[in-house]
Amino acid sequence: MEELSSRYRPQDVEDKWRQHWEKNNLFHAVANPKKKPYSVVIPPPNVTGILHMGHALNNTLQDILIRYKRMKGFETLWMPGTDHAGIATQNVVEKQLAKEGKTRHDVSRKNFLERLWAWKKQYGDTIIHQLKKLGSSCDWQRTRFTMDDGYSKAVKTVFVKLYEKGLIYRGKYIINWCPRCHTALSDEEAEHQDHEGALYYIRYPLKDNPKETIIVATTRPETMLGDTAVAVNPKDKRYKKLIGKTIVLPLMEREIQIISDEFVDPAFGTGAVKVTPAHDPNDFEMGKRHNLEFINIFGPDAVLNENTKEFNGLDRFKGRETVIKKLKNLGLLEKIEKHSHAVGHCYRCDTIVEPYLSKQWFVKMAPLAKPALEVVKKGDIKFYPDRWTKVYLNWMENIRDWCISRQIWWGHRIPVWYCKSCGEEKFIVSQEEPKNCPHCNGKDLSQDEDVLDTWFSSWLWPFATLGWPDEEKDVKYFYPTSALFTAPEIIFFWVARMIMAGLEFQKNIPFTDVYLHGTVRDAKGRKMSKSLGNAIDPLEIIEEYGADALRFSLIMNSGQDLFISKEKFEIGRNFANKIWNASRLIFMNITEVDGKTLYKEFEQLDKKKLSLAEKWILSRLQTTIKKVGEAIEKYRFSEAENLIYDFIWKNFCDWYLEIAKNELKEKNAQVVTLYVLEQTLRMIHPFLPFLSEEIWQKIDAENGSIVTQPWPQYQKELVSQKIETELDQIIGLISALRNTRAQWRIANSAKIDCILQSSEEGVLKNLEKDKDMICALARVENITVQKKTVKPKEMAAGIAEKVKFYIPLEGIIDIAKERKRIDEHLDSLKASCQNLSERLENKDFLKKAPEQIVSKEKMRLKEMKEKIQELKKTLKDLS
RNA sequence: GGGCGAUUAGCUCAGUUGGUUAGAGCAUCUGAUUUACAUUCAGAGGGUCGGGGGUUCGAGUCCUCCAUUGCCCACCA
Repeated sequence: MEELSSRYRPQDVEDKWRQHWEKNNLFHAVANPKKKPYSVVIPPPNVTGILHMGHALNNTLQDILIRYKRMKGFETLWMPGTDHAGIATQNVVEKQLAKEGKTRHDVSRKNFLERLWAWKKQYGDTIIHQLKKLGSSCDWQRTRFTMDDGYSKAVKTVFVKLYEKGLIYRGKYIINWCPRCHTALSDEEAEHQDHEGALYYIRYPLKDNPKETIIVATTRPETMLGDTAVAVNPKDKRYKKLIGKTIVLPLMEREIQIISDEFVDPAFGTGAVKVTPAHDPNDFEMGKRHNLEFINIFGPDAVLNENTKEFNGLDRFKGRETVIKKLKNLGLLEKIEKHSHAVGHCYRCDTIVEPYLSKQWFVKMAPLAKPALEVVKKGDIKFYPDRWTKVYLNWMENIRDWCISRQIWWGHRIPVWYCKSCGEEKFIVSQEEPKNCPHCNGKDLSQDEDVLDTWFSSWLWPFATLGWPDEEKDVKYFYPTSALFTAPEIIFFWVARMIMAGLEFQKNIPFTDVYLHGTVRDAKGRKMSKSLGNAIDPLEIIEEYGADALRFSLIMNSGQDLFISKEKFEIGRNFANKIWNASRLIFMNITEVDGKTLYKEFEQLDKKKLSLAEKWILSRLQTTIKKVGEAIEKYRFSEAENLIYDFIWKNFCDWYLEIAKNELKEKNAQVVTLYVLEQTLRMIHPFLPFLSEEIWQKIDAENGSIVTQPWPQYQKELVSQKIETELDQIIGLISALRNTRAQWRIANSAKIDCILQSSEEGVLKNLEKDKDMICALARVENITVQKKTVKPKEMAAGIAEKVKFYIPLEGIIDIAKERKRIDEHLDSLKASCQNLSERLENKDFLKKAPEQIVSKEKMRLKEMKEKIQELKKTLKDLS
């Protein structure tokens, strides 16, 4: 076989295999009734996105399962695509415009959208290319975008259907308004952050007697300009007399009433609340209950408007300052207290959102939530880890209506038209643009200016990407999908809504499993972000260490949240190199067998005649295959990697290959070794796709790709606990010998001999058989195996499982030191022996513990006592 | 304010129905190279499992209180 470089160089191979896979269409899935489907939809990254560690983790997890299931024989579909990400993308292009000194209003809507599409065309595929570099085995020819023509049709269909069902309505309500993005946001899009703010206490004078005042407390004093009442609790004795009285609102000189409302908490602030129905959701409700006036004091950019007299034109924060200053001058500012409270921020630009009264479109959620609650309660959909179930249920049980209209241009235009002569109230909801008004037959129609929330398209992802509503074939076959992989932050935005949409429009759940992975953080625990400058670029890691190293390292030894520093990726790089070099060693020695004949040769081997090490590695391999498969199925990725790592590095390289090295001239050894390597490559392919393909191709270049090979089948008949124990005992002995050498500082080159003594015939027989192996691995020249006890003279001595060993060290050994060394070993043995015998003397233990445990412990005690006796004897003999 | 999680070696984490002397990787220390791999090998040190109390023959694992910490949700102005 060909010679390989002494280091694995991912840069040389990854592009090659990526192209090979794509060219041969290996990731393409088609509805195939003869096979079982396994499908996953990618959480569509934003078109603005570039690959970050969160994506790398998310897609690595998906790819592991996808590749595994594909090898397991499922018709496996991983549906890729991108999200138009309304506000986020619009912001990017607006920034570009800003550089030219323009706003979107300076160019027309049409021109602005053209720019956006151009931008999408130029940059929108960046993340797709980056996902490919990671090794993601998506069905790329199916790649979808949430603003594809077909996808638009799905969105319109859903809007119309929900409207016709009475689940979409339009109305004037308080919504979260981002004054920078100039749009409404849903409740989920307003992120609450704690703010160290202030509570301002303001005096409102009564009309009858201006010297008498009622004090209200507020965190947003500027909103007083829009106050249309003051409310107190009807039970509050302090204020009972004042209910119904009139106040002259300072600065505005507006007369407003003191009203009573149960909502008011007498214990908070002063127990009197200023009521601003147009700028606070509670006040809005109160306003409706008491028929108050709704005065809007802000324009769309949160600048005070003409309703605020002299304050007109001031920004909200400047307005706050000015209002406070003026109130202070009037002697109406009672006090300012520090007050920390949560303030909503726009999830796209982090601007503080303003509760804002405006006409928007909403989805009535309760009827959709009900079945979505049921399917999770019944267990039709499972969350991993399970604790997220509660989070989901809790949100669903308290669900609020969803504001879906956005005052931006990039997105799905709301499929609603207004007739100029009939007015806004008689709107037309339709998938197609209506030619004339159904009410008056008029032709002067205009479409609603707003677009839909991005998530109003994403929530259809699991079936809209499969061709719904036009094509049923793939929906029938691949829907419901199997698993969804995403971050917990997205449960409400996306996961919950997909479940609702799936149940509503497909009458079926969109997926059965939801796997929620953690957040990628830096070593200090901070979220990785560009602005913090602590982000590690996955592409840089791919460049330097390889995609496999990136993938493997991300998962290895990671908990729910991942703490990443650059060094972390060395583990994957080193591991890949280890596998590479093990393969090199094997290839350098293989002469009698090749990929074409391997399986046949292995079949024909007389397994009983194999060496201990060969039987051992075959048994270990099977155990590992079984456990890795189980771990993947249970989404225990880190565990699966640990199993793989231990098997390859410790079992296969450190022990098996070290033992087999000298015997690789024999055909049987070659067959076994190559077989284990080949099976191992298949086993690790989902985790290390490029490396496994590169090496596998060198074994079997004529058989296509490892991508479509079956994942190893667990073969129980190759497992033997007896064999595993036997070699494990030898390993124990060799380790003890090495340890002794190290303690006596005997150079590897120094020749030593060794006497192994045991009273058991079986053990002696095995030792005799495995003598050469022990010699080689413990670097011992000659081994004498004997039943007769030894009187050590100038010897180091010790005890391993059922075997005593002696190493003559004439002239080297210091008897006093050696006694001390053995003494220490003895002490630790005695300690655990003590512990054990106490337990076995406990009557309750003997009575209540299961028989199995008791007899096991008795065995152990017996063995330990024997060991102690032997060591004591050695110590006595030592002179 | 409510809910959820975490706390095990210097660091990152395993430890799945309670049952050997609590494991791994990294880091540290000691030593090794006529070659599969220094991205390596051998060996060593390092933990009263956050604290108190409890249940049990037996607790890292179950219960309870406390501490520290993280996350999510929430219309107390």
